[in-house]
Amino acid sequence: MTPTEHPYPPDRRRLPPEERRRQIVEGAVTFFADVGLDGNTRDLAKRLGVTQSLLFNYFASKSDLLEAVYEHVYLNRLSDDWPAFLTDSRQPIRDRVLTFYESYSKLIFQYEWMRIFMFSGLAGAALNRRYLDHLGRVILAPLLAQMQNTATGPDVPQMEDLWNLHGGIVYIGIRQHIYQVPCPDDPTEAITRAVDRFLAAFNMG
Amino acid sequence: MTPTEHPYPPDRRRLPPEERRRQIVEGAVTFFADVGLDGNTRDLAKRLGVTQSLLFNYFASKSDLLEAVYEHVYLNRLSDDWPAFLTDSRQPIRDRVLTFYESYSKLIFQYEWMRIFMFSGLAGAALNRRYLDHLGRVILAPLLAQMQNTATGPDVPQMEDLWNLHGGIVYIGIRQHIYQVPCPDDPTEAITRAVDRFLAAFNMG
DNA sequence: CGAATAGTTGATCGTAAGATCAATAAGGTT
DNA sequence: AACCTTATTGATCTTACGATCAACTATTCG
Repeated sequence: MTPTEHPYPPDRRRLPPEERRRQIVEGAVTFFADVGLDGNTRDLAKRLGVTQSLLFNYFASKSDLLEAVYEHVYLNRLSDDWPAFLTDSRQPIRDRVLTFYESYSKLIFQYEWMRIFMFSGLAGAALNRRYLDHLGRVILAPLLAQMQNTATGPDVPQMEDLWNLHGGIVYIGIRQHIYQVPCPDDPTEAITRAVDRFLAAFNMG
Repeated sequence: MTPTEHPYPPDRRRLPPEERRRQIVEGAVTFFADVGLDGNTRDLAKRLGVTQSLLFNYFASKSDLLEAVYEHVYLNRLSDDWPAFLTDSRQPIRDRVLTFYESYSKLIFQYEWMRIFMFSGLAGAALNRRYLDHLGRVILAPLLAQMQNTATGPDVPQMEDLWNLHGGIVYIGIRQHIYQVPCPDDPTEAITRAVDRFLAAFNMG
């Protein structure tokens, strides 16, 4: 082999800007999820295999880069048709809730999502408040209305009860990715049991 | 008044070491809970109204100071007689669980406790894993054994169910102190309802 | 009151981190 | 193969931060 053709290209330099930018953002997501939002740009550059100064060719400042990281992580955000699905009375409410949390847990029980959400929450970012507000209005509130129609027991669910259901489920992801303690590989069973307990309590089984 | 006697002492300097140390640690607890574990010592000193160099007279390094912060926050740790209380069959299990979570939520639903626990969890501190392991062994496992004896329904609680109950409750504190979104001033009712749902699901009501 | 003790300060050192910019060289074009 | 464009680099500036230490002064004791 000639010295100019590398079978394992040691470092493909000079990428098209779009691609390089994507590579930086994706690397930054994992990096900041690992070390926190004040990880330094030199370590990030080292991990990416580029120079630190290159980062500032694609982002005017570190906080610009962090903006791109947020955007990238929360782009796969809640689909807009969950409200319609959750209030579709043709399906049993149990199926609707289980389908939602099965999908939702797949979405957020990820190292990057969980940790960056927690880091930015602690940093006081408005993002988190907006997100939770949105979740409450778009998911939990419609679900609550449905449940209050469905409930046949003496008691009827309150909004705070739904936050409790939600929190109990999300806590699985917190144990897994924040505290990194042993927890089920697949959260499906735990989620199913939690939902079933909840529905049973209000005679919605 | 003479210039030497200040009616509002502008800055009481030269405290006895013990007292100064306590003052520093207490200030550091709030400070690091606010800004995170890599808040800088100059800002901390400013908040305390002392010089930055003074901090290093009481702690050899910043991480030494953080050790003292951890210790101070987690000193009011779980009492050792919860296991005995939780397994005392003379009281209804509902009362035992409610009493525990009433007390426990008072203990941990505090700005400093919640945030420093989350910060150190994200930093990968062994402290959190040890704490959760301890909680599981000393509180949840005995409780689980009790419940498995008490349950009369077709289904019997699993360890993961207890983590779900626990997580749903802890999530109230997370909403309050990490994300800082609206949530009940007094968590008692939400906790009571969550516990009652849980017990009802296993016919332990 | 004066001296001794020691809590506290201000100046400073070394390094780490964000940011800048002229110089370099990779990849396409002719 | 020579040339041009521009992605990438290496050196560097400035500021911020942890840590050190001699000097200062509040307080105590004789």
